[in-house]
Amino acid sequence: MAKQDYTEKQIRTARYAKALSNPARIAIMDFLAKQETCFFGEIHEILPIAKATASQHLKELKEAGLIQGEIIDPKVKYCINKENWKEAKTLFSSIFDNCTCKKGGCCK
Amino acid sequence: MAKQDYTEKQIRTARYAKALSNPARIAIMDFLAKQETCFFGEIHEILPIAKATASQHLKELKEAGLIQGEIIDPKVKYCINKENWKEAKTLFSSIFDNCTCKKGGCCK
DNA sequence: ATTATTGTTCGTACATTTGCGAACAATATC
DNA sequence: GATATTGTTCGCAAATGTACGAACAATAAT
Repeated sequence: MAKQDYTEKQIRTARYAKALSNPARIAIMDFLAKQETCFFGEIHEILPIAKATASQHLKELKEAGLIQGEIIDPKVKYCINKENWKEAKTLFSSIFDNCTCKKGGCCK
Repeated sequence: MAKQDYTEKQIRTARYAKALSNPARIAIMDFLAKQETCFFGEIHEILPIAKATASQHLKELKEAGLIQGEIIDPKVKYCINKENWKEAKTLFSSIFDNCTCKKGGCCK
């Protein structure tokens, strides 16, 4: 069998996984998912890192499409990008549910 | 509010996400989840990378606890670590389901 | 014993990630 | 205009990640 390229789905799944591959970013998504206030200041407050670093993590989540930012007053409000969040959920579900692990193949 | 440390749950979720943050590793899990043959050779065959690299990715998945290896003949058989795979699934479900996105908070 | 098969490990090279403080920009307030 | 508040961006350092070929180990077959 010839070497195959990765599918779009695999690439997108890996991309979302990468966005979530850091405790700070998981904490941010946790926080946003709970719908508490979501200004940068509040997010920064719950993270044990400098604001420069927090801003960087938010930027990565934004670039991955998981969140979006909006300027209000002098503050910045972040929120989950529902559409992509849903896609990520679906992609992960899909990979997890693929595991049949029954017919005595590889899995015991 | 004082800076809080990450929770164990957040750290474990990020750890699993990290293990899945590469297309090659997603492709491997996809392959294993489908219960096809799972000897190193077959896995390597579907990946567009050198065997040294494939071996490395398998090592990372193993260290993350998502798969386990077993030597058979001169071959090596890999399979999903069902217990941890399930934990990963639960952790991801948990973070995704946390999103209420309803009460007109951050999310629109 | 030599040879082939199957994977792992080693050494190397390069790119990316993570984190910080400091500097900066933009708006609001005095 | 000066000052404060809120975040972002810059520049740097250290650590990780990704990929490869070559060398290696272990077993099987000749």
